[in-house]
Amino acid sequence: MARERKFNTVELFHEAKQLLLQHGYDGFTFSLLADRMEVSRAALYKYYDNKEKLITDFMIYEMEEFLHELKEIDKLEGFEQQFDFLIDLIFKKTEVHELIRAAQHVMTRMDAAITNKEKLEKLPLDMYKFLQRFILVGKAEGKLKEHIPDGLIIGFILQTVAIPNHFGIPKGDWIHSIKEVISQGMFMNK
Amino acid sequence: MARERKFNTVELFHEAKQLLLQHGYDGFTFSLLADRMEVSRAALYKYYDNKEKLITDFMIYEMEEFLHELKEIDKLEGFEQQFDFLIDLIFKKTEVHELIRAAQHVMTRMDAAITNKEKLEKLPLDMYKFLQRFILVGKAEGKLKEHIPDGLIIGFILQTVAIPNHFGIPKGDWIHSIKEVISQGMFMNK
DNA sequence: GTTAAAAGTTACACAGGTGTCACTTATACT
DNA sequence: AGTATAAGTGACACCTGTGTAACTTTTAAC
Repeated sequence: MARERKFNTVELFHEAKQLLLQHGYDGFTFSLLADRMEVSRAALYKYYDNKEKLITDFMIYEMEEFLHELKEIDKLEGFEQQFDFLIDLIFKKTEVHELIRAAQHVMTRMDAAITNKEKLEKLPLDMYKFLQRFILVGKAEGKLKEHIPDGLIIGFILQTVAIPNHFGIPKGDWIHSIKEVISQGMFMNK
Repeated sequence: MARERKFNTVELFHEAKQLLLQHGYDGFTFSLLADRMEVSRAALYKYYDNKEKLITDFMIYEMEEFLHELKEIDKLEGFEQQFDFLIDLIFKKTEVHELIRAAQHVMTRMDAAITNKEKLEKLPLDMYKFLQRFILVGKAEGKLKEHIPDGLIIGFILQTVAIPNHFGIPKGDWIHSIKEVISQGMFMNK
């Protein structure tokens, strides 16, 4: 009985992602998004009460997708394979981590009453918990050093994507070197 | 012949730093800063044409101070000592790196005509060049792996400060573990 | 005490984003 | 063809930050 929609959620999130990565949270506006979607600004308010709701909905969508892909790790046997898979996945989904970082920042100035707050707080924790199982396997198999805190191991791995490749080293070499440094360090063995 | 000033540059930069770290670039406003300084907003415009000028001036000031402290590294003998000094300095000046990251972001949407653009572009490069000498020493002494790109080594070290310590591991332990992972890796030696 | 000059203030116009509401338009079902 | 219903629009009032300009205040030097 209703008129045909001019856009769907997937398209909307796709454009929102571009804009967020380009302009950041504050630079992101409904006008900008509406222009991209070739739709009036007011139309967006039909679906999202405000910018916060739209962006948090989008972030949850992105993180859930990432978590879903991450769970494929269980299909692999042995720690080394899982380690490789994890690093590759992280580099395949570079933006997600920028978004997660941004999310943490958004949280701080977010109303406690906001619907999405709980979900948005829960997702990174889910990810951490899930990765902790992977760390556990690594330590149990005697592959990872027992005395390095789990939080640091996870943080270290996730953080590597953010290292700026100023000198434009080819992606393959770059990731390969990162894997070596994380696993064996940058010092020569004596 | 003139009236006494109500504030000086050092105070101003001190408050600006707080506000920047708390609210980020976009959240930072002249009103906020003026309130903190207990001075009218317009007074700030007497000294800085606009927000961009004020913030870039501040960033340059911070980075120059950091670079100055960094140069103390030359007074130390041997690679290991320099390595320790560097990590400790970075953790002593955590905020500077947040600022440098922010600076990169500011650059992207900055008018090419802005006075400070050149300086702000040059400083991180100076830092990289300076650190590259340190890497060179490490490689020459046979302490650092030759085949790991310099850019990655520097990036790795600088990036570690940004690893979120979600589980609140004591700072001393945290830094100690980071030094171990960077130098020897997180894998067990076979 | 007059005056020059910089410090500081108040008040303004402007720009851009926000959220809302009354309105129009398209479409599927009867 | 008529109509209910959701989709979409244009226009509005509001708020907040920006930058400027005309003004007042303080102070040191003459």
